[in-house]
Amino acid sequence: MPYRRTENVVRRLAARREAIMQAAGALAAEAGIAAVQITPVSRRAGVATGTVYRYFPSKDELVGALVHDVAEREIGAMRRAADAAPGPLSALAAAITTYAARALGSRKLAFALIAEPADAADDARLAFRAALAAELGRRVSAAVQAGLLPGQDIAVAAPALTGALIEGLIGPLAADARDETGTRDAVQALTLFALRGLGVADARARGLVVGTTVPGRERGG
Amino acid sequence: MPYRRTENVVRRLAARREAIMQAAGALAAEAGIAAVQITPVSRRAGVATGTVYRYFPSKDELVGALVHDVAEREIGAMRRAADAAPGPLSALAAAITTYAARALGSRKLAFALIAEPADAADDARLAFRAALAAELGRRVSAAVQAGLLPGQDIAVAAPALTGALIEGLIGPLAADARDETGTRDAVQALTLFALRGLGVADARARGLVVGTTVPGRERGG
DNA sequence: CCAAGGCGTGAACGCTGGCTCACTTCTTTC
DNA sequence: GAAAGAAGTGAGCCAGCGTTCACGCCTTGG
Repeated sequence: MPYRRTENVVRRLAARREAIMQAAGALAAEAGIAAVQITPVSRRAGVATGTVYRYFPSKDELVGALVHDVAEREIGAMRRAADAAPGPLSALAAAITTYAARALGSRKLAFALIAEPADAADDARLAFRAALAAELGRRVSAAVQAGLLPGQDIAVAAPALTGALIEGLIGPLAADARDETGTRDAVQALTLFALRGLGVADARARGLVVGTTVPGRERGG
Repeated sequence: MPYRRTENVVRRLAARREAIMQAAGALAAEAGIAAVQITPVSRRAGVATGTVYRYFPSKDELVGALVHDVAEREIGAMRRAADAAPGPLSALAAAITTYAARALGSRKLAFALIAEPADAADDARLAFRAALAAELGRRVSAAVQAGLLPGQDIAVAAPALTGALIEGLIGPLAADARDETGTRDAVQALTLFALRGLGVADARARGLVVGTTVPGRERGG
């Protein structure tokens, strides 16, 4: 029975697989997920396009493996930092700062995968988000200047607020299919989160967070 | 000089343009931006594909116009609600609740445009986000159960927190190219925002928010 | 050194989807 | 009703990109 993979070959195969994933990661870091295309990846990894398919059954699986790796590494770092903290609250703080520090430090490496790519195609969506952030930022600024909120970096607060609103209610993570009261509760919870984040200590007591009625659509569809 | 557009024709043209944009919006609402393709849009609008190009020079412009419309409408609603409020803080609260209520009420209509589509292709990214949210949610739960945070709906808080972290630092809205101290400040500001949002009244006093050193990369690229 | 068979290759295939254009149809003006 | 030209049409073109496959090379076991 001729040919059985020797230890050396196994290593070489693993190295190639690794090279392919590295190439994919580099491309993602430089130009977003959309830039992870088989031909560029293979060229960058120094192999032929067909070779990629010896290691990954499809492009989706390649990307999946890449994201999985990165996620494991990043979340692992958060977890380690949190577990080393003395209590639940500082664990939370440690997780957050770890995330934040790593996001900024290796932004292009790891986090291109969760952030929107700078794709020309969806400039439009970014414009919407930006407009939202701008509007909210103006309001926050006004409240700060009126002395109703603590001073803060609007360039951080406005996007963070926008992100919380998007992800908290309409993003893919948000649980949908809530009933009527569930909806009201969610809106309240999110509003509370947002206002507290901005520095309102007692939004409820001040009557800022109240029940909301979901308005009907203004335009058909 | 034969043929000059009569008033009636102008109206018909405007109506067609509107029909095309409505069709595009409906498709976006039902299946995400990726589903806004010329052929389906034209079919839905009851015109030929070529006709679409009589009204919009390219698909990107069509999508752009659509998003612009929606953004104007939604942000307009926020602004009106805010302007009707008695003070800056309740203006802010009004803007947020208006956003939230509309997002939930007409989610499929308007906000499919800023949320990620349920595209099968980028399942991977969602997985990352979901893992992040799960990890953070666990930590928040632990802190709540330890009595260190006020009770809250984790299903809202975790995604909101995740969104704030993503958009606040690595999203396309976040100002990049910060210097070293700017980075530290941003991390601090975001951590403060996040912890306050979760209900920590005095994160700074408790020593939870401290200076951070951005760690080096753990893996090349 | 030979047989066996995995591994590497890259040109080519096929599908998808944006866009065009030669042609028809409709509208206005005279 | 005829000329002029705008508006509508949709089959087809073209580019990008994921995927395949027939072939040659290399490694292994005998």
